[in-house]
Amino acid sequence: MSKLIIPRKTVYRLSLYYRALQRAKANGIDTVSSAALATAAGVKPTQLRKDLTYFGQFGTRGLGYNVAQLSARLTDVLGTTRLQPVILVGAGNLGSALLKYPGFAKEGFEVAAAFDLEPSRQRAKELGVRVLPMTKLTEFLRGNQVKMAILTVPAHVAQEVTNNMIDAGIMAILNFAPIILQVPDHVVVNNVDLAIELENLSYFIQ
Amino acid sequence: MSKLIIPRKTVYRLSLYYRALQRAKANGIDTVSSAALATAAGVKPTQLRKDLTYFGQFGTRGLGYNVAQLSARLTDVLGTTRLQPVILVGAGNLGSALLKYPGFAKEGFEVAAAFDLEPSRQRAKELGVRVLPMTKLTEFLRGNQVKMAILTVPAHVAQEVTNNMIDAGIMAILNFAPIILQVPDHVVVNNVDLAIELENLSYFIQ
DNA sequence: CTGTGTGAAGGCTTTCACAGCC
DNA sequence: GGCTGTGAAAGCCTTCACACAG
Repeated sequence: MSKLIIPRKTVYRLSLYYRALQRAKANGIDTVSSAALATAAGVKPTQLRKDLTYFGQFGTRGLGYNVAQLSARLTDVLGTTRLQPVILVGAGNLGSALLKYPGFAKEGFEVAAAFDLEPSRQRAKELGVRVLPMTKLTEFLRGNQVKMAILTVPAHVAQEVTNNMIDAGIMAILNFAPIILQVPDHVVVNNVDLAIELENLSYFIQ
Repeated sequence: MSKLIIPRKTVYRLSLYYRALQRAKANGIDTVSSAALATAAGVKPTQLRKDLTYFGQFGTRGLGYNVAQLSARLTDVLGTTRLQPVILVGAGNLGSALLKYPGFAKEGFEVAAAFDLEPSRQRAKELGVRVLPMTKLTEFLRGNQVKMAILTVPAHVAQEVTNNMIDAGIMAILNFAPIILQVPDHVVVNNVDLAIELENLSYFIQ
């Protein structure tokens, strides 16, 4: 694997390109130009080309990119070649909705288990995932090789739950709690903050 | 209102600062240093100070910032002084969860109505919002002054629904569909793509 | 002639270093 | 002494311009 440093923003866009390629594939297209792919991903053609050069050359001049080949290389770079197990912590409204959301499985993520303060059999059946009590979190993480967590607990317990998860070996957190988590350097956090996104939009329509 | 151009990223961070200030206020703190506020918002102190200089001076040297005063100025800049009505389109799993999510109302956004292909009375009661059929979308937008929309429909209809909303006057869209929407310049889109966030995390733990 | 690959230029953001004020 | 405000420097990312391959 190439040890080249790929800029954060480029990595993010690689996922967009991958998505667009999947759609192209579904439509029976097997060659795309940087212009077409860039439009589908919402970026400029030069940027797409520059992004791709970070890890090699794939295009055929005068023609474009081979869809299958480029997607394969992208999954490889992104580390999504294999199924990645994930846990979800906090099965409230948002957490439950995410468990039912088909997008995760579709993109290669399997929710190994969900955790909640008050797990119920019925809930578990409804959601199609085992829902364990919060007290089993550490034990579960130690017993299974899960590195990623989706955090959908209330803000006031988010940091505490995070500390526990990190102690038990979690490396990456997708955080929906509206708070900035303090974590050590080896742990990655991506924040999704719905209220902030709305607030941000409201600024631009003033 | 100052017509200064504030960088996109700064605007985004202003929301983070605002959040942190609210927490400080709740804890009875009325003066914070840039260092403390920056930590709470997950940024560096110099960046916070630089961000604030885009629209004035607020701090007292040797002391810090007045919490109440700074929050007031931030709501003003962000345009969240008044309640901002929003519609939600697509009341599936994710859409329903968002309607029940207390974070929106808390931050000053009111969901004026939700739209779905198959609205039901019971659903509406459950969600505490009126759920109208998709066919009423245009009519509703024309009759009410709503500029912002949360889009939680399946990807394959997202662009079409978007076109309709824009025709009817929508100016800003918070898009959860995993697709890049093509919109005219005067319309702002913020994308929230859960699968991509996970994919992104998985890259960093390779 | 079409469309990729890429050094160089340009633009935007962050960080530094320190002057200024309480 | 402590902490803000800010020009200047550094770093990062995007865009341009054009060489080059099919």
